[in-house]
Amino acid sequence: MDPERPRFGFPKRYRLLKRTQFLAVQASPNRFVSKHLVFLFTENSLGHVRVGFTVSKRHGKAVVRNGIKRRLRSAVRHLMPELHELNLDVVIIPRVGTASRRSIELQAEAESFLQRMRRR
RNA sequence: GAGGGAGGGCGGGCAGCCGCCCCGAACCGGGGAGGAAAGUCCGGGCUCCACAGGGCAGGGUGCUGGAUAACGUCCAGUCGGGGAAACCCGAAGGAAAGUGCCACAGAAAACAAACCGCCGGACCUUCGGGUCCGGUAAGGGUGAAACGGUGAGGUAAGAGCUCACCAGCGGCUCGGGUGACCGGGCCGGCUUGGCAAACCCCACCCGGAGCAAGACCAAAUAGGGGAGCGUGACGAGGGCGGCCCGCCCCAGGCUCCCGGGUAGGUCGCUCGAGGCUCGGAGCAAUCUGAGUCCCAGAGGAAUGGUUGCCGCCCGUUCGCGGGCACAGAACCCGGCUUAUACCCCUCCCCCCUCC
RNA sequence: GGCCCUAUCGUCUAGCGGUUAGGACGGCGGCCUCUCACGCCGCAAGCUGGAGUUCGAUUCUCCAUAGGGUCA
Repeated sequence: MDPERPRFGFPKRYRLLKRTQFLAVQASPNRFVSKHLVFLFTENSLGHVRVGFTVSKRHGKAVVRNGIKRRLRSAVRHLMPELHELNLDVVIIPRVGTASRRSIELQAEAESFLQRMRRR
């Protein structure tokens, strides 16, 4: 494992970076749905978690979609100390209405996903 | 003080905590969204493809001069239109090269012609007028638009038929201007509709595609070419031969090499028609000299999340609550167009009041 | 990110600068039938928005908006 454990950081090695990686996660049947977010996930063998976001054009124009991604990223990185040792690839897809939600609300939903995964 | 016109600036500020992307000998330092980054409507650089030259087709532009790498952009002017003015708007060449169109109405929509009329003559007449022939285009009415306008002469009635002035056209000419054009003089025939963002003519410009361009490295799998080794044992195919034997070719196997090329990776990728300061030329657009600075380069895509204070705006039960535009780089530049809260600055016009 | 295309009743579509903007399906009303369907007759409803050219624009030009296609 990494000698320096991440605290609240969210560097590239904890992210999904390729279209094929996203497609692999989306092909799996595992999902968890909260009020504003959909979590798709599949197991990996890396010893840590990887997270990616998919924000479709349905949410609005570029400035709105960027805002959603930034708040999602902030929500996830604040959970990284607990989240990072899950052996999962996760794709988080916002549902309609996410644009008006604050970062702290999205973080709470991600936390409920985290609790669910820990019980598995 | 009220209203209006032209142009420009800004695009909330400071601090704490936690983060992200890129660069650099790297737990530290440096940099990190816009005036529109947007729409993709034009133009250029760059890259690949095509190409002797010229023409045709197709597309674009369209007053003049200038600026520029280039433009459909910009600047300065000309003319036309709007406005009381400041000022604004204009795809603004050619309609006496040709073709076409001009609905409805109207007699007639561009060749000239004549419905109601007006006038003269002949004939008829129930004395109201009618028919025919000829002259005419002043008046009526239609239309978006009707073949110059006003006045006088002239006439049977009229008419550029004649004359004066005006408008317009053509030619010659003088002055000013680089030019578009402007101002003036003389002469002529007397008068010519609109539409070219209809076809078209004329002048000028344009090869095509686009960084998902393109260049390099290069798995796995399939297939191509070549070399070597080996098999050809039953049997099949081809060649030598009429047939057999025999020999050769071919086929399957293994090893190696070569080339194309997919996934993937690297480059292209940011120093540039660059920014800032001070000068110089020019009315200006812009050009130019010196000094100085390095200022995003990702690739499921960073430039943020959160808290506090202050500043505006709205609401307020005076505790506070809510809001702060339009909008997010993707090869790079020059323009155009569109979106944009609050606030600030400069100049100009007109009106009112006061000095 | 680049390059293209389209826009006409609720839907699918015609439309030579002057049209009452035409048709089909659907809708509504009526006739027919014991009733429904079929059939017949009738009605309502439309040019994406803004400028410009023209006497006149759904049509021509420009700008915008909204959809859609295509290239890894």
